Amino acid sequence: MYIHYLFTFIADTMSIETDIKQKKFRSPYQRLALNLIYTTNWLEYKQLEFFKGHDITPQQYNVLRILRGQQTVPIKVSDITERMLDRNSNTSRLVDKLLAKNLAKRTSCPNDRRAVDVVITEEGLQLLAELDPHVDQWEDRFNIITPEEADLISALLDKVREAE
Amino acid sequence: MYIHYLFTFIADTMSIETDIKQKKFRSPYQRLALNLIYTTNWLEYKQLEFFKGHDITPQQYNVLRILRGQQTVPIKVSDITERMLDRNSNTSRLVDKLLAKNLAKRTSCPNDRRAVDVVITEEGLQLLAELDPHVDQWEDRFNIITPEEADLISALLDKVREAE
DNA sequence: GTACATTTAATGTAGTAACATCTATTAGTG
DNA sequence: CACTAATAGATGTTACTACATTAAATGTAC
Repeated sequence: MYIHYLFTFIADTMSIETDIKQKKFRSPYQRLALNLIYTTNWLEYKQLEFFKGHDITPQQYNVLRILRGQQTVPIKVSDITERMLDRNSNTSRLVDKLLAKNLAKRTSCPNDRRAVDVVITEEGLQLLAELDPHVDQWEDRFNIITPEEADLISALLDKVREAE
Repeated sequence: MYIHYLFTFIADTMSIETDIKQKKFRSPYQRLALNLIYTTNWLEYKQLEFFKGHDITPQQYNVLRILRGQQTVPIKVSDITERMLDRNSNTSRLVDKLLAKNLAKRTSCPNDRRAVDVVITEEGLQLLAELDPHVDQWEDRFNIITPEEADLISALLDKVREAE
């Protein structure tokens, strides 16, 4: 629970208005909705280009990160889905892709024979280690704004999702 | 060019941390990057569900809105692409879909015979008019935050994209 | 004006997403 | 326990995305 006092300089060039050539928005909320979609598409496109050079897709990377977060503890396919940024992906087939590249391995779960346990391999860990510095740099592209501003946006986005 | 003083209450439940079950982030920028992608996926999923009931996709709707914005002035396919939220879509085939539904019409451009002019039809305008109140309501789901907060996020997102 | 490069939109293709269905296993109920 | 419902994950199908290629028209350099 925090209180934020912000003093922020905002440039009025290259705004969402000029980017999508829409002069006027019905409300700040409309502008925000379109800006969120536009900015995230922009972000995901850059992400796609970045990962393409490493023979991996953003979703596959997302799964690998989840697996690494588990350390050596196996995780069920359905639990991977729950933690993904894009939960509409078919996790089953995503794991297939990682298996084919020897980045993950799959064992049947002893407690529940319907479930399948997934663990990251040494090779998967190596790939992530290799990517880490570049991903950090990629994420820190946002440092044009202050850490406090970044946290404020995060908190407001949380609030928006929570409202449902 | 504006100065913002903000006083904001932030709830600490149902944050991105609990949503994707990641306890800790490397930096506020990492949290923001993941939160943007997660929130926009959430938003787009809801959008998809909404439009599904009206036999139209979010991208098709986006094109229709651009066409309406032109009033009766025709617009080239390439100019539609420039104004789209997701510029990776194949605008040519999107316009095909609108044509098939009689929501838009296509005429060859007199100045440049390579180009194709697109205009919205009466039927397209009617569909948009029908959707307008629902879309407004959909966008205003964000009114859990203040208009000033919405504008602040928009401005910060603009700043982030501008930095490149 | 001819030759070559560029632009505009359409189309071909591979991979993926969205959604439904299927099989195997477990949970719940009488 | 038998029976039905629910769950986990795999798989089939359709549509769409991302990307490359093509075809036609225009621009540009000589």
